Amino acid sequence: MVVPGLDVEKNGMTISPQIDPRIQRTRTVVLSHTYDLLVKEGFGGVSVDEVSRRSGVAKTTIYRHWPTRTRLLLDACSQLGVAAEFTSSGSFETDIRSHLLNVSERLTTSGWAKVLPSILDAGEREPDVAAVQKALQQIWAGQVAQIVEAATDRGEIDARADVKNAAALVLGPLYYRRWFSREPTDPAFIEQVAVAVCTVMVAPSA
Amino acid sequence: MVVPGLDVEKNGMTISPQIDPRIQRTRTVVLSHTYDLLVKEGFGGVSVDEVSRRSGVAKTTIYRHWPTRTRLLLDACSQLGVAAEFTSSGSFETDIRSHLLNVSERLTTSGWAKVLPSILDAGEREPDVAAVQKALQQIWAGQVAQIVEAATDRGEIDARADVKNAAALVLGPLYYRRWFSREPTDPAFIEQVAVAVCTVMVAPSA
DNA sequence: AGGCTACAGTACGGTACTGTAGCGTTTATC
DNA sequence: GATAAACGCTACAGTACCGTACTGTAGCCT
Repeated sequence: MVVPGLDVEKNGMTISPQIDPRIQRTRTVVLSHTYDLLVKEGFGGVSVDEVSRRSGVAKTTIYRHWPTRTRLLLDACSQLGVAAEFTSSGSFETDIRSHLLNVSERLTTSGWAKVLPSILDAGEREPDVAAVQKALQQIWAGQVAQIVEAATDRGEIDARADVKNAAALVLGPLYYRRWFSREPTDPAFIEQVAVAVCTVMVAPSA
Repeated sequence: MVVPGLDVEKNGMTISPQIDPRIQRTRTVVLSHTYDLLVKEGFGGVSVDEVSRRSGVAKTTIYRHWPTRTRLLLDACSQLGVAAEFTSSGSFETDIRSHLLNVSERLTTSGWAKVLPSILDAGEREPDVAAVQKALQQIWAGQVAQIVEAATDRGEIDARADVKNAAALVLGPLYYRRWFSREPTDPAFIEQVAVAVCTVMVAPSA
């Protein structure tokens, strides 16, 4: 978002003064309610009118901050990706297992799990949405990549294994369960996925 | 669909006379155009008005055949699942490989690949849609199950392997590539998925 | 031939949404 | 305290959609 009149030219250098608290408040309140509605109704179910009703912020004010409905939604979507800190346990297998559990739980609890199909859908037709989805996707795939990289540094990874496919092998089955077959993930399933991933990725040394 | 006045009570037994060709025509034409629009615009992008415009069938006529927009869409969705004939090659590994290739190609070419996210999205909120999605899902998972069953009969499958998870391991990575990471599937990727599935499922006999 | 049925066309009522215009009011900020 | 910016409110134009009522026409079936 570009807020005109915020950056001020002064003495030859642009300084950013304190943001007007009214602007600050409007932006956070509107984005927060947009996010809630997004989770509840999906990408196509969010209207500016409804956001205005729920947030108590006038529709005209919303349009003063975001030029169009889509831009507001994209802004709200950007807050979905939360990059978590990663520290390896020292074992690829352990890292994968814990990551599988981690993702599996977030798939059942977190809000974005409900929204994502609508984002995928919109991304099939609107390039802007596809771009945001791609950014989010890279965050999540990046977490898997971190695990693989750490293991590669330790020499755990099979040289023949294609690292770029790891994310698909790890996340694919989980996503499948959540959105396609709609079955809950039990520990036995997680275990089988972990075994499948490790047999493909880990070097057959010791 | 129930078409009132079609089944006739006669001599104590219900007979189904020839279907009025006008009805036949309307149903096929409307469903066909609904399907096209569905593929192009997604579940949420189909309006009865637009179907009427494209098909040349009056909107009132459409409402005579389908009581509501959703029912029309569900009817059109039901035509997505095409059960193919399956004959095993005699080897689990070969069957899996060819199925992976088969699905992978249909994911890039066929129409339903574009529609599915919108169906998933609608299914998150509307139970009717979720039911149709589940039916389609079971068809596709069933194809994997057939492969596993044939291999089980030949004693190829590891007794410890959980057969119910096979579909997730096979289809999950492919779906991930198509809808989440939007990367094309290359042969090397297919191969890696095949290896992962087989090492988990196949009995370590020979 | 005649009746019945499906159909086309038009016109609605009602709702919801996007985005804009104008005007008065509050509230930071200097 | 003054000024300018941000805000709320109402109203509006324009569009699109769902689902229905009504009138007249074309086509099927016996």
